Amino acid sequence: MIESDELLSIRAAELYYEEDKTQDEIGSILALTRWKVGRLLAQAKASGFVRIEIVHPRARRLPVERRLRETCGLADAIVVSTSGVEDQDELQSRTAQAAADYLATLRPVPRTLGISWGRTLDDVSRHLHDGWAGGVDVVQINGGVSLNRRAGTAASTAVTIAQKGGGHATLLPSPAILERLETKRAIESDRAVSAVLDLASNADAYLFSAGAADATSVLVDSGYLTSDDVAGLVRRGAVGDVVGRYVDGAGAIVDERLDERTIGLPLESLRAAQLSIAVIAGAAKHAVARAVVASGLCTVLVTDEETALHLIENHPSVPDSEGQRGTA
Amino acid sequence: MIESDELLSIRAAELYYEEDKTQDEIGSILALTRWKVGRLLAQAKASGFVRIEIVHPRARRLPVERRLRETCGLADAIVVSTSGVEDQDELQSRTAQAAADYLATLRPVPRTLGISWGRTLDDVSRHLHDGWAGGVDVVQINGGVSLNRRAGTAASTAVTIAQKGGGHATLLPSPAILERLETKRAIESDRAVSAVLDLASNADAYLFSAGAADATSVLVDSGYLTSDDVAGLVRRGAVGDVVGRYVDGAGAIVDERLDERTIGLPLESLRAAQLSIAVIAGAAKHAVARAVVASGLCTVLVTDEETALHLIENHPSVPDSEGQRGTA
DNA sequence: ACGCGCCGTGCTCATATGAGCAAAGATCCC
DNA sequence: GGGATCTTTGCTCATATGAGCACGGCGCGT
Repeated sequence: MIESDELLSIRAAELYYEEDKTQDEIGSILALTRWKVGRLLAQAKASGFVRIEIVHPRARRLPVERRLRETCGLADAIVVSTSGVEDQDELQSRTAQAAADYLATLRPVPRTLGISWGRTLDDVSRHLHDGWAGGVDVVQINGGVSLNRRAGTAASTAVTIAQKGGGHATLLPSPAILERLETKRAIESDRAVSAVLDLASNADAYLFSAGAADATSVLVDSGYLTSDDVAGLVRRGAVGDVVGRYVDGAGAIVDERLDERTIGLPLESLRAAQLSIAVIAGAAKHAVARAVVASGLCTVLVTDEETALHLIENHPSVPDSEGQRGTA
Repeated sequence: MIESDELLSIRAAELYYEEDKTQDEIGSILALTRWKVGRLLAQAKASGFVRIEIVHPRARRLPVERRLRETCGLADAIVVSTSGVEDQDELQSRTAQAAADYLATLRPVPRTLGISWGRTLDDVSRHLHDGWAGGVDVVQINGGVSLNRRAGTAASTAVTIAQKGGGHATLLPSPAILERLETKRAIESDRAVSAVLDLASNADAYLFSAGAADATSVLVDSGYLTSDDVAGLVRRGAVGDVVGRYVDGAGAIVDERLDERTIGLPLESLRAAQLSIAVIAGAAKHAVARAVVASGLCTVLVTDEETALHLIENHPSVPDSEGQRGTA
C-alpha cells in the first residue's frame, strides 16, 4: 500500500498543481477525504516529487543561500539562479546585478566603501541604479593604474559607483604590482598613496571580486604578470587572486616575494572587516571562491547557484590546500 | 514601476515557494500588505515565472493532456512526463505503464478488447496488474503468427492481458500479410479466421500501437516485409503502420495492393469504434502518431510529452499528407 | 480647471488549508 | 490469542488565502 500511496500522491499533485483543483475536489475525484489528500500532497512535496522553480534572470536561490550561510559560516549569501543562463556573460551579468541589488539594500548604508577593480566590479557598477545610496565615499583598495588600453576601467568603476551613490571616489594612484620592492616601499610611503590606504583600511565595507589563476586574469591582461608567471604560481598552488594577491586553496599567499611588491590592502584587513562582500561567479572561479570563503576573506558572498553548490559540497570549512587546483 | 513590480513578485515568489513563508510574513518583509503580496504571487504565476513540475516516472502532464484533447478532438489523452527519462526504453516503459493504468481504470470495463501486437503492446501487457478487470475477453485484431524466433510474442501479449484480466484470449490464427491475394482471401474465409475477425469487429474497445516506417518495424523483423519494401512505402508517403497497414500522413492506405493481402480489422473499424486506444511513444513515431490522430484512428491516445507537444504544435486536425515524412 | 473613468489599493467575508487530537486499525511481541 | 504500541484516519478549530467591493489617486478629455 505504500507503493499505491506514492502513486496517489502523484495523481493528487497533478490535480492540485497542474489543474488548480482544490484538495476537496481532488478528494472526490480520487475517492479520498480531503485530509488524506492534504497529507498526500505534503508527502509528495517532502519526497521531492514536486519541484518548484522560479525562472527569472533576477531570481535567487534562497534555500541554497541558507545552506551556504550555514555550512560556510557566512554572515550572508546571495545566490543567483543559473536556470536559463545561456553563456558566461549572462551569468556574470546576473551575479553583478544581484551584487548591485545587495549593495543598494544594505542597511546601514556604508559611508565608506572599499572596492577592488576588474571585470566583475565594473559590471556591478553598471548595474547599480542612481541614488543607490545617499552619499558613499568609494575608495580603491588595490593598485589601479593599468599599464595598457584598459587604463581607466578601474577608475571608472570606482567613479561610477561613487557617482551613483551620491558620493565621490578616491583612487589609489599606484600600479597594482611594482617590479622592485624598493619602488613599492617608496610609493607606499608617499602621502598620496598612504593616505588612500589609510582611508581604505578604515572603510565600513569592502566589495571585491577574485580572479581565476589562469592566463585570462586581468593582471595578465593589464601587463602586470605574464602567462608564465601565472603558470608558475599555479604550480606552487595558486587558485586565483584576491585584490591582486595570489592565494592557494587555503587562502594563504602563494608567493611572499611577489606579494611584497603588491600595493593595496593586505588580505588580513579583509579578514578583519565587519563587512566584506565577495562577488565571484563562474565555474572557472570555483577554486578561488572556495579559498576565499574557507579562509574567511569575505563575510558575504554573492555568487551563482553552481558555484554555491560546489562550495556546499566541498565543505570549505575544512580547507585543503591541495584539492581544487585545476578545477577550472 | 511596472519593472519593480516584476522584481517584487519574484522576491515574493522566492519567499513563498522556497522559504515557505506566509503571504503575511512576506508582506512585512517586503513592506507590503498581504493582499499586494497575493496579487504579486498571482502575477508571478501568470507570467510563468513560477514553474511547478512533478517529477516522477509515473507523473502525467494534465495540462498537455487537456490541450491535446482539445486541439485534436480526442475523447481522452494520457501524456506521460519525459523529465528525467534516460533512454528510449524508459520512455516506452513509462508510456506502457500509463496505458496499462488507463486500461485498468476504464469504466465500464470492456467485455471484449481487441488488441494488436508488437513491442509496445507486449510492454503494456507486462505492466498490467493481476485482476485489472473481472473477466475480459481479448481478441487479436491483426494477423499474429510470426515467421521467426519472435513467434509467440503476439500470442503471449494477448494471453497475458486476458489472464491478468480474468478472461481468455482469442488469437487470430493467420499470418499478418500473405504473399498472394488468393491465399489471403482463402484464409480470411476460413471459419477459424472469420469467426475471430467477426469477434474482433464487435469488440467494446480496441488497444493498439503503431510502428514507424523504417527498417526497425516489427513487420520487417518478423519477416513479412524487407527493408526495401519499407523504403519503397516511405517513398510513396508512408509514415508508419497501424495494425499492420501502412498509412501516409493523412492516415490513408499507401499501397492498396499490399493492404489487400493484409489480414486483420480494416482501419475503418477502428475509426468507427466507440473506444479505440492508441499507445504511441518516441520521437521516431511522431509522424505516425500525427497520422493516427489526424485521421481519427483513435479516440484515446496514450503518449509521451514530447510527442504530445509535437502533435499540438502541428495541428493534426488539418492533415497534410506531405509534411511530416522523415521527421523521425 | 473640472469632471469622468480607470487602475491600483486595502478592506470584508467566504473558502481552503494546515495543526493538533482522539479513535480505529495494524503490527508485533509474548 | 491478547495486549501494548505504533500508524493511520477522520475530525475540530485556528489560520491562510482568494473573491469581490469600495475608495482614492491619476490621467484624460472637454
